[in-house]
Amino acid sequence: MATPNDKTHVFQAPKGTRDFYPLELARRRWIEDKWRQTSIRHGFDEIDGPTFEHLDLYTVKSGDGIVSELFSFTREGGDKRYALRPEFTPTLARMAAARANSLPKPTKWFSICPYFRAENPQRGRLREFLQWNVDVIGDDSPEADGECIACCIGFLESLGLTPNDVTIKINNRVDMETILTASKFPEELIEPMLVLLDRRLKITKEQFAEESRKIGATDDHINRIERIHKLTGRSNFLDVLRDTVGDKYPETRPLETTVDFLTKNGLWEWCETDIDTVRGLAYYTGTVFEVHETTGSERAIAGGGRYDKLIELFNGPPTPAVGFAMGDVVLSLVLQDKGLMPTDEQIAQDLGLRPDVYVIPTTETEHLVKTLVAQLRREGLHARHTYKSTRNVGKLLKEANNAHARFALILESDTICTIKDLDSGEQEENVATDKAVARIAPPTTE
RNA sequence: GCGAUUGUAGCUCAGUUGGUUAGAGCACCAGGUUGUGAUCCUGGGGGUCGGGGGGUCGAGUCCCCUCAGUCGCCCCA
Repeated sequence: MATPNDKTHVFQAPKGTRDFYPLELARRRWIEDKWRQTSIRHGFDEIDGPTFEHLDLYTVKSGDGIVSELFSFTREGGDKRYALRPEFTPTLARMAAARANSLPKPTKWFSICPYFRAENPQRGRLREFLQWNVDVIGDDSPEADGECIACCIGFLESLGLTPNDVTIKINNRVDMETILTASKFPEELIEPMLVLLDRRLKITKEQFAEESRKIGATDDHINRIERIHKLTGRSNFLDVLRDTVGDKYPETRPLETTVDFLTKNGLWEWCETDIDTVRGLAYYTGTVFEVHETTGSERAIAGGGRYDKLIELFNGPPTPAVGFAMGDVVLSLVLQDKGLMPTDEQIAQDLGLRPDVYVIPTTETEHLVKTLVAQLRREGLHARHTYKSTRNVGKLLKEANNAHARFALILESDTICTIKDLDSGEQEENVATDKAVARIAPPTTE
């Protein structure tokens, strides 16, 4: 059974996966921490679901075509088909549907978990990645849309990104439908046209016209689309909307209300309306938005929108919902591009990973080290000591420094030590070792 | 699913038209000097050259297959 090639599977990580050594894992934890802190600050509660689901959960929404994009499997000897989760929304919809009657309105949930997709890896895309999901369930107001976007902006800002670095491109499918209807598009043409609009900038004008004809659009329709695009290039999308639609602009003014919410909260400088942001997914029903790096050199950092019919699809009561997802892969690339990934020392500081004290022995005191470290640990301190055999103080201080320790404790004798603050370089000699804990300030995790 | 390109130590890389026992820097371990994050000196471990096959007197080097990385196409929840 074993072929020679099986050997390579043993020694290499599967395609599109990552090994996280301590430094890489610290960077990942740092991002997760920022996601979590931001979500909590914005009033969201953390949830999680199973890492794998019944395969049907994904085909219900996306059709059988999705299966080739999934890692799906059956238990040996079993019939049921499962799939590693490729996204969170179906799980969220299932969970929301199951408790629909007891959930407060709105319900605000976030999650941070790994996802799996059987695609070929390339820049910004892996087969296993982390995603942050943020959703507001049971609130159909455009303010809820704005609240999601605000949370997203709050995160970007906490990383040191500015509106010069990233842009939130916002659109609304209801408004788009209004425009298309006013442009004399028949109802059955609207949905395919929206999907096509999402690809408009990625294909040539001729291809766009050809694809449009394929779905049944006339030259008149295509010309109208072109005219709308020319207008949006020069002026505010909302003005164009009013000009194009006139009196037929709906009372609810969905896009305008979301824009107002963000403007009132001082967040509009991060955003722009964008007629080409439609998102390929059919299930979006209202607001849609994407976060892009401003030069467009990377894939979308995040994307989301309103999906008011989805929870019904999972046998819940009619429940409006809006949310977005952000992956760690593109985000990390953008942070690196911008030089905003903090140093390892800063990360250790932010995550509370810095040792409080690094114990350095001399030849005479080395037999005391492990006992002292054990005592310090019992006191609640993060204490480390060298495992090297050298007693060269310079080398050991360097080791303490590489570990990002806050203090070095040089054990001079049975009872006396020197305590050196490795951040300031100041040191205090002739300290009674049993008083050392008091000299070392409690850990500052903030 | 398709295409381009790459693969030599943990990392970054050298390795001549195919020719002894495959190298360097950094990192790691150890020893020494100066008791303070430094500098310097010495030594060491670590490679089946991604894997398999072919051909050759002889392959890290040439040929085929395969795995993986990178980039792109398709797709992108």
